[in-house]
Amino acid sequence: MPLISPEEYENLTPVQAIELQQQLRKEIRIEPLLKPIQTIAGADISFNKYEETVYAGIIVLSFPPLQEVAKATVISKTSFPYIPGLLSFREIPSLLKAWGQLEVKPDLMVLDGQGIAHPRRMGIATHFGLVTDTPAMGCAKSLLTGKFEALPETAGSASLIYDQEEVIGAALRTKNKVNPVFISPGHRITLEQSLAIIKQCISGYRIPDPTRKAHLLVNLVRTQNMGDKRSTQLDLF
DNA sequence: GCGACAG
DNA sequence: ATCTTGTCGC
Repeated sequence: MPLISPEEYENLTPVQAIELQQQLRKEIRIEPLLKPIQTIAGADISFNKYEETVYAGIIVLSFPPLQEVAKATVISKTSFPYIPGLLSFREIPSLLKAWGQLEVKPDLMVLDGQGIAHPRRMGIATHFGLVTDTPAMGCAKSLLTGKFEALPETAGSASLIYDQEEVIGAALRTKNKVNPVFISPGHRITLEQSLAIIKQCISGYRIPDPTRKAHLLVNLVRTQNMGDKRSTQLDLF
């Protein structure tokens, strides 16, 4: 609904960003997926510390096979700093550019961060799902807000994340004796469906395939780009 | 006032 | 998030 151009996100102040989150919050729809998904995508950002250049990427996989079917990467700039609770304002602009270049739009997006497991229920997955009107869920490596009961050490076990009395997500052990990942629905999907689907995306690593492949993709683009710059600079001498 | 705090 | 080598454990 909020048709804001990628550039406009950059100029928001933290206070304005929070106001936008409170406005967007009214549009969140945590409801069942309408149909079984055939494709699932991972999205991530990579960057060098202290630099404004960000490398964003989205990779679409077939589901359940998890074979790559499409991908898009973009190199852009960000001036919005990382502020806990406002991550989406830093990462969404570049992700939207990659989204626009995607030849195949996925049935479900998996973002590296929270969905509704957020102080204002507006994690990056929820925000992205809303602005693209696409089912989206969050898969984070650490918790932003909420509490959960300790869960068994065995892979597959999960424990609900609560904010007071409200269930906002689940901690999921994807591998034996390894820290859990934090799953939460973002938009147009339920927590139960998010969990069921992400469990089918685990292939031996802590991080589920969509997010893991997206992370590898953007890191590759970043390091390759670093190598290019270095060689062109050296060529000047 | 103090602690917590996605990437 | 990124910078980094080896190292402890399944």
